[in-house]
Amino acid sequence: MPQDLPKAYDPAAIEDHWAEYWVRERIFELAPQPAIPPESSNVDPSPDSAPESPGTQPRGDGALDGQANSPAQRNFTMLLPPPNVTGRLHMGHMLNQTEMDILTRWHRMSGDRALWIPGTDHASIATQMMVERQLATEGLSRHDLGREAFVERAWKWKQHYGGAILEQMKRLGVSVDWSRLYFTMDERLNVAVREAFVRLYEQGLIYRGAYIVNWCPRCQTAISDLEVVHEEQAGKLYEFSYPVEGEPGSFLNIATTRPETMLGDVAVAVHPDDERYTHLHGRHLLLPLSGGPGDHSTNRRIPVITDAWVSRDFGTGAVKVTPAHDPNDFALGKRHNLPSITVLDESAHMTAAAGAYAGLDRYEARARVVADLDALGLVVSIKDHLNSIGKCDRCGTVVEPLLSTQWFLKIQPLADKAIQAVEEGHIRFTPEQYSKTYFQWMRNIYDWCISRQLWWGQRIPAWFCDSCHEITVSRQDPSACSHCGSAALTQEKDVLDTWFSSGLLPFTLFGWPEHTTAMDRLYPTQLLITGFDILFFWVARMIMLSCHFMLDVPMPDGSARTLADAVPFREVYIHALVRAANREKMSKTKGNVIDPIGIVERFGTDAVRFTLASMASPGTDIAFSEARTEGYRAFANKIWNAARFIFMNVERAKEAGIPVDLSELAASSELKPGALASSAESKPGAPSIASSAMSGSESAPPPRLTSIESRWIQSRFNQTAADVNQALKDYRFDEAANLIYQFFWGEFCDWYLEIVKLRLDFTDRADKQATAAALNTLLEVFEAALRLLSPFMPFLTEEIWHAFYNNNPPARSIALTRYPQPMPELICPNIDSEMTILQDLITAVRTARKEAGVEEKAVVPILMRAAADERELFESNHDIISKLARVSTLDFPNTMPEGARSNPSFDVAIVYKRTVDIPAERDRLTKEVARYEKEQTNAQRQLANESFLAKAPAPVIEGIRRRAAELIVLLEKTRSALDSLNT
RNA sequence: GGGCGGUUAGCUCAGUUGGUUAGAGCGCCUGCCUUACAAGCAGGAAGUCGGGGGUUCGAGUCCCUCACUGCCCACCA
Repeated sequence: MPQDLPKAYDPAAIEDHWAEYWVRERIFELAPQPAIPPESSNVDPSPDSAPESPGTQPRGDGALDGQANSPAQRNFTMLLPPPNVTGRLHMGHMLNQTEMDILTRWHRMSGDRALWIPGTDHASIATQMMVERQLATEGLSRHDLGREAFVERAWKWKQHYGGAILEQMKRLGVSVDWSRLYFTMDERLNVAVREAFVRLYEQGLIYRGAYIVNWCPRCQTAISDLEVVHEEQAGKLYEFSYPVEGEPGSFLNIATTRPETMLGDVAVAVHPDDERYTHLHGRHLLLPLSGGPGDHSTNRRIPVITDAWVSRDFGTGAVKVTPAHDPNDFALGKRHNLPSITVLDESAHMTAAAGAYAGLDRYEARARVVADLDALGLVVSIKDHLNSIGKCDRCGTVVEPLLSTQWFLKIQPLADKAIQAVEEGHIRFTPEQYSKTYFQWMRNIYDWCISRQLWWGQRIPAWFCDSCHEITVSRQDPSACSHCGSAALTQEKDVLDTWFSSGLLPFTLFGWPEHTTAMDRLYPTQLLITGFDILFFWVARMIMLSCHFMLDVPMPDGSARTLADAVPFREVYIHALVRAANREKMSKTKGNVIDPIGIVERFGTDAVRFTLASMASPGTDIAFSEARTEGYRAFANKIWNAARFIFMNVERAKEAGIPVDLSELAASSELKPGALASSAESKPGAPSIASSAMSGSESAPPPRLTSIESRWIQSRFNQTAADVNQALKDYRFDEAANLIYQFFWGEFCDWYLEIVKLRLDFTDRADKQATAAALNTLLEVFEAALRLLSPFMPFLTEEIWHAFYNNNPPARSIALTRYPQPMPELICPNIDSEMTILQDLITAVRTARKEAGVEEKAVVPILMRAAADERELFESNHDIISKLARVSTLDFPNTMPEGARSNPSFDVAIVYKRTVDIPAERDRLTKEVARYEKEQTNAQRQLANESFLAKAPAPVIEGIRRRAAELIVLLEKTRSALDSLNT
């Protein structure tokens, strides 16, 4: 082991190397393998029980590394939510990827066939924007290039910039299988997308029609409901008078927030029971300005209609009807067979139908309309009004509801299955509350507008016939109209919504529409981890589309697939939002975006990963804190230095002729897929490593694990391993991280290492076997702890682990070793509580020393009183007490001196000329008495309560009884200590 | 307008099915450069668990209510 590690951990010095190594050595690639026997029938729907897999299938080739394939192995397959090619890594990605990476590494190390598939999304609208922006710098628009050249340009853009985020991911050390990298516009995926479209069309689930859609005047395309972001905005509510036909001087007042659309009015609606307007039923109004501002005689006649949808309380109770520019009005128009007049065009300028206003921008037109109506005396009022305004998710332009012919996916049949899949528990959400959000959305779903008027994307495979005007939808480009046979065909110009293709990924990635062995092996995936922001965009759509299509794909054994196996994944874990330190949402406009790579460069990837993991408690947003990250960088440094300490002692051992053989230890960490429980790790009392390598003592019994600290650290390690495994099963990244942190720092370093220094005696007069035994346990626990930590801090642990094995490790990566599995027989509560008593004593002495003003380095005698068992414990561990509390002698006199500190297990006093601060000490004791008294009162009240005694469980009562007894003693001792101060 | 969260130490957050004395990190105070680590070690102070009511032998935890706060969904012109 190298001794020349730098004193302080420098992540920058090692991370690039390992990041590059993992990719170059293809550490995380899942080997392709032949078809395996059907395993779906016994697949556990949750990955929970995976690490307990009792499989016994040994590997045939004897090699340690590389991911083996064994029928006994469980799958752990996960898709990376494909980032947009336009994307740059942000903290949300990093959280998402950290969580996925921890779980993937954990599953891989637990013997599962772990596969995490990376890819990028073509992001049609976002990418097109980027390319258009680039063109703009050259003074060009996409129309200057034409469609074909533009698409070519977009591909070039993608080649050049689209990989940026992948490089950033590599820097983070994510353990994806890079050999399976995909792009959502890969040819094989394009084929699948087209197949899916055609099938849906043939099934009557895709239709084309003229409806009100959300139109972005800047992007010049329709967008789906989800792509519209609503914002509260201060606006105006205008009230105008429309003259009643044939009744000069008679008006009907209407209210609107969008005056410019009045030019497209085709009716005014009132509630049928609204008595204010009964006299106008069946009458007509003359739409002002419709004949031009100066010519009232040609104003359009529009009817007054009645409809129960109209709210009597809002505005005037009369609503103008503009079917071409409002979804409600559109519905109203349909019900009443009204025409629609489009007065706004695709760039939000007034059309010729707007007469004198043609060509004006929508807001100019609004101002003009209001002014002109005012001039006519038809403006009744203009009031402030808060209204919700829809903006384009991509570019922020105010969306225009526009009547437009688009392609839609009839969603209800798909939603029904998607609801059923979750209701029946085939898919489980964590945190559970998200299933409610999911249901609410699914149950109120609208048809999905899937066409986009863009050039970059998957073009809709539909052709219009110039002769018969019918539509031909086809898997292959048709040469003739399927209705009339004409060859005069024009392909639909629109492309598909990006989410259409990504919604198909869970099965298209495995080769659909072919029925492949990959599909048999890997579908469905086990888990999806994502933020709630794409719950509807992506998660819901994957569920709908996968259930729809996969139901038709037979199971590997040829039987029919049920919904339970048609789902795209079995579990969904929704993670939190990473916010800025002040809890604000990170946004470019606020300028508070934290660049993960910048933070990573400052603190190291591992520290940032650990920060995110430790703060990732389900359902709570993360306020990213640099202070926390600093703390975890310190943690990394702590481990680094623990390694230095250990390596140093291994060197000493060698010099002292105590050879260290790591081969057995290496064997115990071997990853045997599917054979986790059959452990080669050391048994109690028989450390597994180096025992056969004791110098010249081949017949000697192996050194035994008798020291309290060895047994304790083994106990604590195994308890920690058990808890960490459980926490990861529950997606409690925070708990898992905190458990490891507490173990490594609070127990292994703070206590165990300090104690073990006593045992690492390499002098000539030392008991070499004892030293070797201590060293063995030290190495064993440390090596196992590295593996435990490895999914959280892959870089640091990889570096130390290789150094541990002198760069000749038993596997190519620590990620290919076995995750520590708890050995219950090593968890020993008795040792734990003995150690706790020792720790309490040491702390009590330290505190007493501090209060008495004992110099840091001084060694003092202590006097104690304790029951026989404890006395034995203290005496037999005198060396530990001496070292850690700087104690010389330990005596048990008949009477204890004043100023002793009391504990249920012992009284202890230091022998030292007190320079104690009497008032402070009095203060402390007074508080202590008060605390004990309060506790005693509570305990006595409970013990006097018959109802409590009757109903509370026995252990609780017993605990309180015991405590009450302790309190009596403690109170007496503390009071007398206080008295002695007062005299 | 519906729906879902949050409120615990100065700050950021844990606290599992109600159960004995509510925890951690950072910050703060005190003392230490103790040969792995000053990115460290040791000791310490600090919380009426948002307010009120209820259920219970027992409530940070369950119920009701109020206050503040965040988010999602929604076609009220």
